[in-house]
Amino acid sequence: MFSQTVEYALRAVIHLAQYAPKARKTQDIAKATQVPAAYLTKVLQNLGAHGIVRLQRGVGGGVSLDRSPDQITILDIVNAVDPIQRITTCPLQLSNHGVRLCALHRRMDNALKGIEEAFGSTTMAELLKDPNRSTPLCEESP
Amino acid sequence: MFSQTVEYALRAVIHLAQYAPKARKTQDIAKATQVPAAYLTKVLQNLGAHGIVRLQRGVGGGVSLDRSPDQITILDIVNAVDPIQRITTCPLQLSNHGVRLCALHRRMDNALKGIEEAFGSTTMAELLKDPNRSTPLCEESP
DNA sequence: AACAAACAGGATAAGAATGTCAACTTTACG
DNA sequence: CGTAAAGTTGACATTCTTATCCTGTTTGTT
Repeated sequence: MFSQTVEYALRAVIHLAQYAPKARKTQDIAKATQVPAAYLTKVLQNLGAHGIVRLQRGVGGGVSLDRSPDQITILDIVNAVDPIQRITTCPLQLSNHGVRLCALHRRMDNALKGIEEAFGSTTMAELLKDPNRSTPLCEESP
Repeated sequence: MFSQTVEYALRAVIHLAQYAPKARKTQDIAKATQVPAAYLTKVLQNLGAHGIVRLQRGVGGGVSLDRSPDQITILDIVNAVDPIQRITTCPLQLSNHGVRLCALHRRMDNALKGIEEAFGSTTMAELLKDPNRSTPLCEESP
């Protein structure tokens, strides 16, 4: 349902949020999040192009968040690497479906809207301080 | 977000619901729903294997619903062709995440749960008699 | 300036999803 | 029984996602 790429991107950003505002090397992120390092570089490029992370080359460089963890939602990350495509027009080319969706596609779009709302209302900061759960990505007990 | 295959399957079943309990030929379904005919046969096979539709060979055969339209939900169809995979265990192999998901994956799973609930509570019959919208797949005005 | 650390970017490949095709089997009916 | 209608099946083609690798460029340090 959610692509691998989305999963990887979320892991990477959460990891960075844990270290914010410090930078982390791609290799270290890859190890900590169990994401293939070579592929992670692509994902991070993408996140960089969308203003989620900042990429710094050279010695002492690395990847860091471009905003504070409470200014990055799950939706920001999802939309950066694999945007949620709301259904705004009829997927068939039916003339009278263009404006108002049929019952089916209205409900499908509603489900997408639900995801957008859920993901848009949760920030990285909230994920990290969630009291009832183990810390994302971490082995340590709660 | 939802695969092409899911979209095709939903179109096909809605079309069949409009004609239920009569059978329709695959070619006719393909034309009406604008789905590639050769691929639609695969999708219909799948729906047949999951007890959504009945496939009848030979002269006068075709495809028909295996249950009445009010006994088939969107979720039934989705789960037949491209099942919603709930997140029940930590995607990483973190020992202490197995039982209770971390905040991230709990929220992702919650989004999936929302979709399941929305899709599980809507039947084909309801889609067809939705008063405020144009009929699914049909050119005719409401 | 030289060097090494670290990201940048293109080529490439494996795998899954989507789509096509042709030969085969079942079935109704004259 | 023969024939045409209709689904069945397996092989193949195409496109997208995921993944790898190698070479280049930037940058801090000596």
